[in-house]
Amino acid sequence: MSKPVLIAVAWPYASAKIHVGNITGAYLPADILARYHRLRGRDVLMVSGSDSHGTPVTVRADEENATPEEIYKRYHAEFIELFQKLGLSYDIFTSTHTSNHFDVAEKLFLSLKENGYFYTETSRQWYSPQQERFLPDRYVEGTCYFCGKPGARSDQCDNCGHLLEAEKLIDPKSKIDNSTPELRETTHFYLDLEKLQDEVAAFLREREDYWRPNVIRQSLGQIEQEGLHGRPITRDLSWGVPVPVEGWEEKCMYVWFEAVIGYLSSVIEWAQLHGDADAWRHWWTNPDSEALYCIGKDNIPFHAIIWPAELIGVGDSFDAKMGSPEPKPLVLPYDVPANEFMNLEGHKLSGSKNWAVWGLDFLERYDPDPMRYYLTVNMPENRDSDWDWEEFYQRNNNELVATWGNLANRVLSFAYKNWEGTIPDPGDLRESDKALLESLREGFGNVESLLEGVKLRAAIQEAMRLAAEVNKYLDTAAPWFEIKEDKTQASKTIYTAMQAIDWLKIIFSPFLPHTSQKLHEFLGYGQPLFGELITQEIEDDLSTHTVMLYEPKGSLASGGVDLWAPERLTPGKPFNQPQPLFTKLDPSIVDEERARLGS
RNA sequence: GGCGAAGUAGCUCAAUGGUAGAGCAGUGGACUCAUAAGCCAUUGGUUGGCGGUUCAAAUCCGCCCUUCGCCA
Repeated sequence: MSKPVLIAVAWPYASAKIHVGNITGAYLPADILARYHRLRGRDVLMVSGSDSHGTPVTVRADEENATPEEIYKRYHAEFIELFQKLGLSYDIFTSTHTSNHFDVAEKLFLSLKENGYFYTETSRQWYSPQQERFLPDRYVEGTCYFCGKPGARSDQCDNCGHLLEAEKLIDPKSKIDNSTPELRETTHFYLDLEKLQDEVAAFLREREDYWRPNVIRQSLGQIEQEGLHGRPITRDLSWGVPVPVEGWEEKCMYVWFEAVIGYLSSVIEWAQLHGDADAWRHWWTNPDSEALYCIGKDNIPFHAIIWPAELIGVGDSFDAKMGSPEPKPLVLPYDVPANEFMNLEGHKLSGSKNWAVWGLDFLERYDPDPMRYYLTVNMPENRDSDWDWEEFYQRNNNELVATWGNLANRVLSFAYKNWEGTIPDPGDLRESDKALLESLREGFGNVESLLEGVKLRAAIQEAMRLAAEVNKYLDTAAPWFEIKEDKTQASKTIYTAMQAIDWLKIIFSPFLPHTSQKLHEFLGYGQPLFGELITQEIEDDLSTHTVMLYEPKGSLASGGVDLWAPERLTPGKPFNQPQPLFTKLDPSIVDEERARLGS
């Protein structure tokens, strides 16, 4: 077995559409890393799913007079459609609303409880006597006790920005039926983070030298400055995972506690679906396993502090509950390469103001790889970045089409025309040919170390630089002159250039899988580079749900072989008539797209 | 208010004590295999501001300004 790599991806809330900010923040970097590690022959598992529970889903359900389950399923289906079209190769994309997840969440909850990391506390919260239920903060509105404005939510006033203590709100009303709620006492479980603080701090310090500064400084800074405090992990809600304690059946686990458990439950579900129920341990209890968590910066505290704290607190108890005779602790995150946010045309993204580029809407008009390219070169790795339609248009035409697409097309067209569709036999290569191939060999190493360091922007720029180098080589060698005087010289040049684009195809493939596959086929290869994404309906005790699965069978990147290497192109082999890899965009799209915003 | 991240060429970003660089845009040129793409050359910077440490500062220190996030 090869090195296990777990790519754990943020779970989208099943109550909102996915936009480019979500994609570039977490889902796309995860896919690039997953595909890269697959090419290296590693045992990659990229997992995520819909975060199906929680208040945002119930709020939307109430607004639309639907059940939470209907809401979650609608968004879940849209997520899967988008991910398939964009080529986000989740080994499993499932949901938190499955009996497997309920079971895993219960075991994890009970492990922490038995290990003594919970305590209970009683507080007063708004209760609706009419509806006979407690109301989440965002269901209660009233007058702000700071600025006197009505319409403030009970947890925060949008007018003056103050965070509010719910029970001080003046003249509170339920948003559902405008009735007056009353304060009632309620008891909840709390995760005792103070008890886990020293171990979490030690966990962070071990990773201090290679984590991104924004992630490590913020997390360690919080512990060193303020310390950790207990947080409630249950709520008075009916839509979620019920608390597995006698007398607590009416309450659910708080989503921030429960959703992250999906990283574990999804691997267990994957293992069951692949007929080897114990296989989850390869990623979760194996000390060699490397777990990367791809998330946006809004999620940093949950993944750098709280989830590690849950895992530390669980220890080997979870594995024991799963029936292991020699229980082992769960693997802690190796890295949490959180991205910052992406803005749009200089302003913050906003779903309600339609200030967003929606994933599925974009793919109605454009191909997936141009989006992947622009989102990678512009990924908010170190600071917030900006989606600008003018820049998207420029980069598509000047970089993707002009540098890389045109290179592939000019080489293959010339070769196809002059060598009747077979790869020319170069005989002995000249020094200049060897020099080009040597610098591409170095390129594999350069892109490799950038990808291993999760520097995706720099990695794709290096790939582009290599493409430009091949363009330079072609202009210097000028095969269109050579062929008029001595075709054997031209065959050396064209063979070398074809060899170069065959390698660039591999280097670009984690970033631009669709067009790399196209080029792969033009070059006459039969076996595809990567596997495909399929869906399956699963029925369990709780409900039915759709899972999206990555099926690697039959693809090159599935045999445990390291493909990240310069393989020799076979002279004399037939190849196919090429077509342009990318489409040049008309400048009018800039104004058209800008006109769609904010309406 | 506390903490964190960021401020470098028109734009996007490199460069963590040793002559400030790249890509795009701009300008000039030779070529034509290619989606008029590609190639060569070239213009462009008081590194947000002020002060300090140092033989030497974009880089280290202090204060201030601006943007973003987390927490209170």
